[in-house]
Amino acid sequence: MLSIYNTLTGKKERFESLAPKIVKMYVCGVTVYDYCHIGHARSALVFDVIRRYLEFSGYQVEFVKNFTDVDDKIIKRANEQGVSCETITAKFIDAYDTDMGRLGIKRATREPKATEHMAEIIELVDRLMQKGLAYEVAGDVYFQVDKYQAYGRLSKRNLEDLQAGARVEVDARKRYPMDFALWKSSKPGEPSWESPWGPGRPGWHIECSAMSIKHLGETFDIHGGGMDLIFPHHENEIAQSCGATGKEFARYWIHNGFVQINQEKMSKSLGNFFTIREIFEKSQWPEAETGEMLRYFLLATHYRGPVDFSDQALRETKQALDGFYDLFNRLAEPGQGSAETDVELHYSIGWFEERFKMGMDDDLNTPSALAELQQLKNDVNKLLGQGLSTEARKIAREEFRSLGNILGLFQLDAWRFSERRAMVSQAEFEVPDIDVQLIDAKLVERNEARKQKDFKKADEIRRFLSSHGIVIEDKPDGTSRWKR
RNA sequence: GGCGCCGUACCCAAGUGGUUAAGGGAGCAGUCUGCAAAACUGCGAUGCAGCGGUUCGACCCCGCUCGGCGCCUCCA
Repeated sequence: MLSIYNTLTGKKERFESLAPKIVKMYVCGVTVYDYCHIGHARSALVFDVIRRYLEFSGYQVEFVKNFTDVDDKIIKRANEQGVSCETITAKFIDAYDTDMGRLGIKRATREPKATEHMAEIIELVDRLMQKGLAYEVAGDVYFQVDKYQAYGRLSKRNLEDLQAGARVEVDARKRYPMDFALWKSSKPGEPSWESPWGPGRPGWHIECSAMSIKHLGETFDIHGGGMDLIFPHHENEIAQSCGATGKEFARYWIHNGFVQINQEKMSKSLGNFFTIREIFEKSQWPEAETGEMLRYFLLATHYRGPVDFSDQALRETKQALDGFYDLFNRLAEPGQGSAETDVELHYSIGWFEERFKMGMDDDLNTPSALAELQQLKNDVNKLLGQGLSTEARKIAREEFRSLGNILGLFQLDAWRFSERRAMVSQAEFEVPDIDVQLIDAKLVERNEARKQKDFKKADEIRRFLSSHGIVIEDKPDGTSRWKR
């Protein structure tokens, strides 16, 4: 039974879906005017894991993640580059799909775009006008916050506090300083749509209300995004949505913490952010391995806390993952077992699953779940030392694959290992392209030499393979396995 | 000014009002090995920023102090 921290109530709550066995969740995607950074990756990943875990727990998940493709920043970017907004948005939606795909983020069941929901947006604004919660000034429409009683409920602030801390000049046309735009009249050259208030475009928050209501209904289960969206974005969404429908909007509000660099939030002004593609490009590891490293790294910290990104952290993550794939390699080899080890394996797996779920159920404690995975790895390693049958090995590997899948880990059949204590100097190291047949032939040759006690030759061969990035591990039976 | 977060071993990071404070990385010692690698075993916080308080008992609750950070403007 999943418990999850609800920003709305400030407490961990037992999760209960509105409809049995169906979860409807909406997550704020991105405004598509630039490449995504690791912060976006974390957010996408957290909700990807929530979705996977809910599915694992037997729910059908209707998962909507939007693209905001009409916005000031997009217009600005388009003008800077002298291209249309569509050029910009198409480019970065495509980039989003590529980047998130490399991280193994599953596609949402629906990925709506704001520009494709103008009718719904206008209708929603109109409803707010008719209810007297919004007003028009020269083609702009504002939501009047003091007409909505519960304003500030999500972010735990009141209008007075907000006003006192306002750092921005108040638009004189607003009736109340905190009023926010639902509809903006368009200036020449800007994208615009016909509306009862003249040609214009939607304000920032209204598109999420319109799209979530359209695709999930007026009341749904989960709404999520980064912590920075709590105010004003989600606060405003609640005001608009509840104001228009008179019903409860989302029931559980989930927010992930930031990715930081040296204890500070990543931001463009500090210039301390990393884009996802930058990390993949700079990585010395293949794409699949890099993606899994990033996932593991991000999931090794609880989703609500801050996580500090660094090269060192990523290196440590690689070492941790190597341990799993090392085990998987050995599990892929045939072996002899006993009734006792088979039984112990089942016992260990059973215990593990319980602990794993316990962690995940406790507000998605992925660090704890990973620790349990590590524990299982240790158990299986010990059993392997005692002897495990081929069948038992398959079962063990499958366990890692199936539960790992909830975190999007351990799905790979091949894995590039870190270089261990190098047998050769950097200068001797050659491009690690050597074909498998040659490796196997060299291993046979080497083991023949070992049998003859010609260790000089054996070491030469190892040295040769090592220079091609191949690491040899000798098995007790006189044969060897290798890995890159 | 308002709201809020963080401070656990060399590094990362869970966790609990009371048995041995998870796990990973690094390190050291050992087993195994021709040598390695991998794996396994052992070592490693007498303490959970500091000081008070509540309590039979606190790292975990409360208060204060110190240090770091976030939001209140666009932001995952």
